[in-house]
Amino acid sequence: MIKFSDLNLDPKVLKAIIDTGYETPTPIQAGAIPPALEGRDVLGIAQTGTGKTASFTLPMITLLGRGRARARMPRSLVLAPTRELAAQVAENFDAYAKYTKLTKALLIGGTSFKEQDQLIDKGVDVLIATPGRLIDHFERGKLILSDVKIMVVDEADRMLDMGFIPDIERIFQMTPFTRQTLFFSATMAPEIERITNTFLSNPAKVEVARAATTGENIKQGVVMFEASSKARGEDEKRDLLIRLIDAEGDACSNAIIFCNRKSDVDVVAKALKKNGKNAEAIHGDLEQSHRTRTLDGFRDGSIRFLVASDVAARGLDIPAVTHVLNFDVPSHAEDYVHRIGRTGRAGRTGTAIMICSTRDEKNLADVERLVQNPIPRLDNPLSRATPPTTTSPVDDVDASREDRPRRSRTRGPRKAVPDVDTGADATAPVDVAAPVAEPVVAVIDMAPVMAEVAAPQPDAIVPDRQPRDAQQRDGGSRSDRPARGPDRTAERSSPERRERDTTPHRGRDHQRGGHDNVIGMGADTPEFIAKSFAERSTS
DNA sequence: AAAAAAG
Repeated sequence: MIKFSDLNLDPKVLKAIIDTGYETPTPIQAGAIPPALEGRDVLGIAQTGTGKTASFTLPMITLLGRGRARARMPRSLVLAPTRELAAQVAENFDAYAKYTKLTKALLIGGTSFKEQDQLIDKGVDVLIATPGRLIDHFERGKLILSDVKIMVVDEADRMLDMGFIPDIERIFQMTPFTRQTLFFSATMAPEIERITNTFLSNPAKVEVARAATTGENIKQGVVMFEASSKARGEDEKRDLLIRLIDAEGDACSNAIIFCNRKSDVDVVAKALKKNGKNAEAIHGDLEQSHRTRTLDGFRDGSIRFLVASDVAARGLDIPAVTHVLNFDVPSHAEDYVHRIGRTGRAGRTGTAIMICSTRDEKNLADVERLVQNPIPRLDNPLSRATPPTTTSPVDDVDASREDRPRRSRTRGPRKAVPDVDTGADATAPVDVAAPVAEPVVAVIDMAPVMAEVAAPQPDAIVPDRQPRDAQQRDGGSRSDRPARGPDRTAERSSPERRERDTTPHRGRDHQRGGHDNVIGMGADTPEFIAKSFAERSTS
């Protein structure tokens, strides 16, 4: 078993790692750290919960160890899609760099420029930023990126979703092409592939299979919801949510409730509070200080219910929550996986319950296609307790429909789903890992959506297609030069290097299916991964 | 149709 001490990390970094209690690197760390320390570009295909952050912070600190910061010229740069994620990286950096003299600045929106400017002026080794604020600083001429040696792009697929890719390209172009790039994405969408082909040079590719795709340890269920009338719909849906939470009882010790719209986040949080529940809202329209406070409160347990937009769907290192409640079906199917991935982490059990209203049915079908499993239908506690009123002719149609099992209409030929409407235990979510007799849907090309769903052979290490020494012989590539060699700059400016940077079809092995390393976490996920960073540090 | 991020 490989240990951190085998990885050639700076002794000061090792000491900090020991303080956190870690001994063995996670698969993404074991795969990414050695090539990163060699100075190679790294393409990491992994989602959060796999130890991804440390897989770039640890080598970064080690590589930066010797130099020193110069005013306005940071030597490394980490880009994250959301402010919270950037703050989380900064927290990690502080923990692992505590025995070094390295300095950092966190450049995120929603906070004052003044403090950030002062840090930049003084000179920092590491810049951790969201794209917007970084570009803002750059345009004010306060920031020079020509000395960046290492650039990290975290959660690139999320950046893509959020329309940040042009910004990322701009930032790439603001930094020297001689930089070392560590690039992380959960999936390899074509656009991501294009970026990596353009801005990465002969990267070491490290892929980690999804920890829990929609894990067997997550019990899932969906409640079909049809309003008795348009006017009542909103209220009824919130009532339904409260009923579902109450039905879970004490087992639901903390939960994240996801809504698609920020306005719903606010309204739902208010409704839960009114119902006497300890709930707070978090979404992008709230003031940053408020967001931070709320998240901290949820982490330390002083807030029990976090009502959230997708700002909290991915990446956030939140201690395993017992429940995820989807107030809406996410409109991007892959967000479902991210959302429910906030629970049931690393072998713990979790429960994910979703409400699907009539207009969300198409989204539900998309989600089921993506996870390649039907989500068991749960009884709607409201429709059983309160027989639908039939006042107007319009409502009458809806109401009668509400009474009969919706799945016969919505799910067509898919009859193999466990029937949860009949048993006494009907409200208990059913483990979707239970064998299903009939396939849900015909095979549909899921390639662009989620590479790792189809990741081959979890838990297997697939050998490099290209022998390592062959890669290293690849003329003029960075891999054969010492990580901090004296002639590094000259070598990097070679025409060959430049050519590689711009040749579009370089690197066939970038293509999906041609992964260098595919490492599964699967059931072997170490328990500490389920813990938040703070939890780990204190244990 | 909405969320995130720069105001």
